[in-house]
Amino acid sequence: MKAFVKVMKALSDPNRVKIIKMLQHKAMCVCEMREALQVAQPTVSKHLKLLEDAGFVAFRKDGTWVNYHLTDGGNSPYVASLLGNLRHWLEDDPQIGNLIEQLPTILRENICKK
Amino acid sequence: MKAFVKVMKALSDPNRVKIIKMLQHKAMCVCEMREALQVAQPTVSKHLKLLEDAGFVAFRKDGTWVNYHLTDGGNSPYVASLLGNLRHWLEDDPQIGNLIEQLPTILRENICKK
DNA sequence: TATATATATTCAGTTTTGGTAATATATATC
DNA sequence: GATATATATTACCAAAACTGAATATATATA
Repeated sequence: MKAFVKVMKALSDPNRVKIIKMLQHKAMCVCEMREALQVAQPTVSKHLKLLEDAGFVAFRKDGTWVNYHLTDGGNSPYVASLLGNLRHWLEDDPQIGNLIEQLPTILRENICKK
Repeated sequence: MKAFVKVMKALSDPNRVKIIKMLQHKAMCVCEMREALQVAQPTVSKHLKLLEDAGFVAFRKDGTWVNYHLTDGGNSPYVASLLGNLRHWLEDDPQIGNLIEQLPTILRENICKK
């Protein structure tokens, strides 16, 4: 029950849903997500920690960058099912549409390290 | 997006999940749920309103009683999918198990109208 | 070693949520 | 109409959640 509620809570915030939808297209670092979502960096880190605890995302470090990616949901049937559904769910949502559209223009080279 | 988040929020509370799992077995009135969950009556009413807004439950009035039942999720693909999954999800959860076990002993005749 | 950058953590402020007591509403019955 | 009962609504409180500023940590590089 606790695990189930944790998974549902993870999907109860628009920014976290947006993160998942973005990661369907490519792995991203924190600063790229920060730029895409237009929120402060700690806000992104916090959401990512929550998504990680629930089992939705994992990361690989690459120097100072931390690249987050979706998991396969292997550790939770709830996550596995929802990640599957989320491949088609919200595909025609306007907010998500705009977000995904601008994704190719958001590159860490242009955002950070200035 | 708003609708999706509303559905996820509806499942983000243990008592609301318990209500759905109970309603899988039989339609119930508010006082029966109140007894099963051991919370105050307004708390149950509030949870039910939230579940109704999200599309999980509906009700039929029968005198002073209001009998709540699960919907078929016809108004929301998210609800339909989750209600389907919830038929098997949490079936072996201890809390849910205890709750369902005691369900046959909870009858409105014995609880209210005293 | 010193500096710069990407990310995580801590802290504080505001909003939302889950809970109950008190009250209002609706229906049945006398 | 008066009374009783089931439910909904309102008002309020404590706990949790979302946010960003400030700070700490980690890694790369000069």
